[in-house]
Amino acid sequence: MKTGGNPTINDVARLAGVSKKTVSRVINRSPLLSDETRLRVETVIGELGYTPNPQARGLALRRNFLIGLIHDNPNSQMVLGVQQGILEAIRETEFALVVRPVDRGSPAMLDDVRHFLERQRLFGVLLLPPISENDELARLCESLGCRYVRMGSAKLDDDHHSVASNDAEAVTEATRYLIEQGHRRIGLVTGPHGFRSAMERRAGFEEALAEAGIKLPRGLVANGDYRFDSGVEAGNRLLDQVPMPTAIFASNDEMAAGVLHAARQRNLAVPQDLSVIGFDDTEIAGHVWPPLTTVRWPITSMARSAALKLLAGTLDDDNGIEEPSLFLSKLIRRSSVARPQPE
Amino acid sequence: MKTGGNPTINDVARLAGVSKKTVSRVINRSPLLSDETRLRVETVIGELGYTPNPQARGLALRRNFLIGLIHDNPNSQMVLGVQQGILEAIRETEFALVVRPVDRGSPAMLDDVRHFLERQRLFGVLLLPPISENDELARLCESLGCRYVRMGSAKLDDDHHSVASNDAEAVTEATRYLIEQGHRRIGLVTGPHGFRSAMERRAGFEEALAEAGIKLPRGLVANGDYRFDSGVEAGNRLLDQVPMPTAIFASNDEMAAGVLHAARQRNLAVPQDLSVIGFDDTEIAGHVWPPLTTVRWPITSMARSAALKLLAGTLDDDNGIEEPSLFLSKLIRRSSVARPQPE
DNA sequence: TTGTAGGCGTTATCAG
DNA sequence: CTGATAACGCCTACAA
Repeated sequence: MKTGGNPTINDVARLAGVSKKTVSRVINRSPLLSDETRLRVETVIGELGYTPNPQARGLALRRNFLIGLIHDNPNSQMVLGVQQGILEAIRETEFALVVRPVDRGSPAMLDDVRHFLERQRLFGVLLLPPISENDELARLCESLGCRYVRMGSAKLDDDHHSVASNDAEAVTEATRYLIEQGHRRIGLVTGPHGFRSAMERRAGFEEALAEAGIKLPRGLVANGDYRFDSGVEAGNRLLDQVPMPTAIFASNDEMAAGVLHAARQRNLAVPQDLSVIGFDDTEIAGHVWPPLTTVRWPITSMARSAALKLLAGTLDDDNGIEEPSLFLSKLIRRSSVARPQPE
Repeated sequence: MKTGGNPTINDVARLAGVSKKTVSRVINRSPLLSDETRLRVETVIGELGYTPNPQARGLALRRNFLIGLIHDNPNSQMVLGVQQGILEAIRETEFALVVRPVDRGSPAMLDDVRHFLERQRLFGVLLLPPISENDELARLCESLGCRYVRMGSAKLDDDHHSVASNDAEAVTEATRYLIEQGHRRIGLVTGPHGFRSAMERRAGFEEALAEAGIKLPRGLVANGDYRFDSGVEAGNRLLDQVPMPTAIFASNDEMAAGVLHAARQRNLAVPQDLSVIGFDDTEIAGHVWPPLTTVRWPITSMARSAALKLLAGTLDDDNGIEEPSLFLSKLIRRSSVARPQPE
């Protein structure tokens, strides 16, 4: 073993008294090898602490063992949950995860991604919402020969390229719950214009109202942008209505927290005076007062599946093709919902 | 240009009518090149959309262009802030960031990291607190020939290998603020045992009390573990004391939110009945009620510096060596602190 | 079952 | 200033 550098396949071959190719066969678990040789080589590998060089391996195989996560930081917990899911999928493999936040707003976004993809030659990328909703981005990946899987609030692509949650249905369920509790004047805080998730959640909300034959007056819809401040603002607009809504569904937890804030500022008690439901079940949901009833979607499992899907066909024990494409969310009932006060 | 693959240096060389080496010189900005040749080659590069293959490059240079982030998810916002800082540092370089969460509790942690490092042959790694406080981990990196920079709440290593905030001083300042407001019975919610940051913050707290000649009774110290629930619990223990503390410093925001929760459950108004200060200035600080006075440390800048330090000597315009090693935190005053009620 | 020759795309050496 | 030639560490084809 040379000092200063890691041992190479040559070192192993020499010490084991075999050719490089034989060592290569051992590494790649080739079936045509005598047990004796294999054992001998494996022993040397163990003694040397040899690990194949991924760069050389990648070069020879004309492949890359990096998978990318492209996101536009929708919210840090979500990003980290996704990272965790991906890492569960690639654990024990030779793949590594490289992260790449981008700026959705920037006109240079596509060029940035192109640059990144061309430079790093990733095996493939995972696209997080909301940037995953960008069809141009997906086409760009495709044209660059980079595999991709998109995560989303609804099916964004064919099953090989997407993994989705059922936001609309989940919100319908959440809203039904409000209705069952006796609420009739229910406000909606939407997500930002143009976001698929925002559309889905709104559609789910309206669906439940329609089922129950409840009309949704204009004044009970307030636009938000998924950020806390917009939740406060939307909450204020909604609570200014006369009569006031008895319940509000906010399209994510941060905005729901903002609604709580607005209610608090008016000395409205939640849930006595106002019921609130959020979406995402991020950490904040459990930490605000009162703990927020919300919709949880299985972000980590989704990400794991997305990663396995991306890797389909490349892993030893391969279930990638079988990975589900739809994941169900569920309502988490905490303390921010109650029956409305009798009028 | 061959179809199906990216153009290579050979394609460029052939089309430009020069040798591979010359192209290589252009790529690497060698000074000894005629402007004419350079221009011709650059034109072809542009036409072809050629980008050097990082794997081949890494192989030839016996280097790797990946830097790793090893963390034990202390809190998702912090991790994302760090990722952002690192990315600012490596933007426009050929480096990429690979993330690697580890499990601090697991006995296999060091082996996992060793495995990861041996396998990926990273250029270097950034170590986040609290895992960065583990000296064995640093030694492991060193022994594997992997550069590292540790981030921490206090200087953890020499200036080439560490970047720190001044937690102790920042907490002293925060506590002084409480004292200036007239508080004398101030409770402390500590961080988990054995964490450097927890020690620093506690020390800073005690320092301010000592300065003011205030004694800290046993009953006014409650142990937490940086998680929300432990904050609720610690808050309850503290608020059970007679006389009750008029202010509480919690060693991070999550626990401070927990204290708010506990106060809320007892119908104590913050800040009228109880003042609260947190630490970190994570998102939650601004989203709870009332908005939390807290200590903000410049996590993103720290991470950027840490990354530049790691890269010191490898970048074109190199300021890595000059990167600061100490970063100052500051008190963010919001609404969770007021003067105590007259008795 | 194993080895040899050659190539993956890049850079270093050293001669022109 | 430029270009052969030989690495870098691994893999595929083809032989043996």
